[in-house]
Amino acid sequence: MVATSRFALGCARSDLGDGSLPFTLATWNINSVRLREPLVLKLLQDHGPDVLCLQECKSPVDKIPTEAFHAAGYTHMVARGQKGYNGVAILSRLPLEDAGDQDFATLGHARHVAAKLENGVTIHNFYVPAGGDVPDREVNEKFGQKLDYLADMRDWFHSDKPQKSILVGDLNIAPREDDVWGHKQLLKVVSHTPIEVEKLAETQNAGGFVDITRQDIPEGNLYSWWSYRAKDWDAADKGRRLDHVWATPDISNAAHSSKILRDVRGWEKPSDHVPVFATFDL
DNA sequence: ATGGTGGATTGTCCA
Repeated sequence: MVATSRFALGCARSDLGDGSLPFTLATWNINSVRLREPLVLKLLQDHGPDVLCLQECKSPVDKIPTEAFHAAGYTHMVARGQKGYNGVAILSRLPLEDAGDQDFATLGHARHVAAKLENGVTIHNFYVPAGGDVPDREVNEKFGQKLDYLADMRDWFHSDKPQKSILVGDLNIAPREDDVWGHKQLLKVVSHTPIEVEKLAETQNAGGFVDITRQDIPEGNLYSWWSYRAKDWDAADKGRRLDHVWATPDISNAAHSSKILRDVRGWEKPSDHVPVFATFDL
């Protein structure tokens, strides 16, 4: 009944014949959802993810430009926001219910929101603190907050083991050597330091999460972010994979067709991050 | 080692 009604909505979804129904999800640090409303619309229209998780909306929830998203078929949204900084939103053309938020490290920032789809899958959308410039909590409070945030994530997923869950977002850490343009050059650069990589692994393991992007694309360099400060981001290609799609083992086998839309970095007035996609047959 | 760019806001703070 649910599948039939979804199909009748005409969202270009197709039954696989085995009772499973695919849905496509994307995560994108948009760096101001109001400034980049046209880019969000373009992504929705050109690529049609069923669910789009945004980070760094930099907008109170009531100022997110939902009208155009609704008109494009994305009639559902779960979001958290604040003025000027942070902010996370989940846009969807599938019904979803608000599943709450967490204020890890007690920062009072809008960095997490969860939503539950009708198929029982919970989606966690995260914007992990960037952590400042100096990778030493003694001299840089922001780095300590980043580590504390990850430790709280770890403890939360450890005490309340997630099931049928997808975790996406800008985790602000590139864990693998081939997730950065230069492993040795970045060992002391925030986002790729060993302590951060270790903390991220602890968080991932606490929830039992599978890295879906790397399940699908196990080999080769993968980036989802290129600094604004590079003169020619494309030619220099000094990227990092900061944006991730994870899933719990009970649904990780349903995932496929991951992709990172590098071209989006070349759109007019781009975000410094590009969307990461995955499809789940559930 | 340094500074480079971009967004929100309107002073700087953040990435």
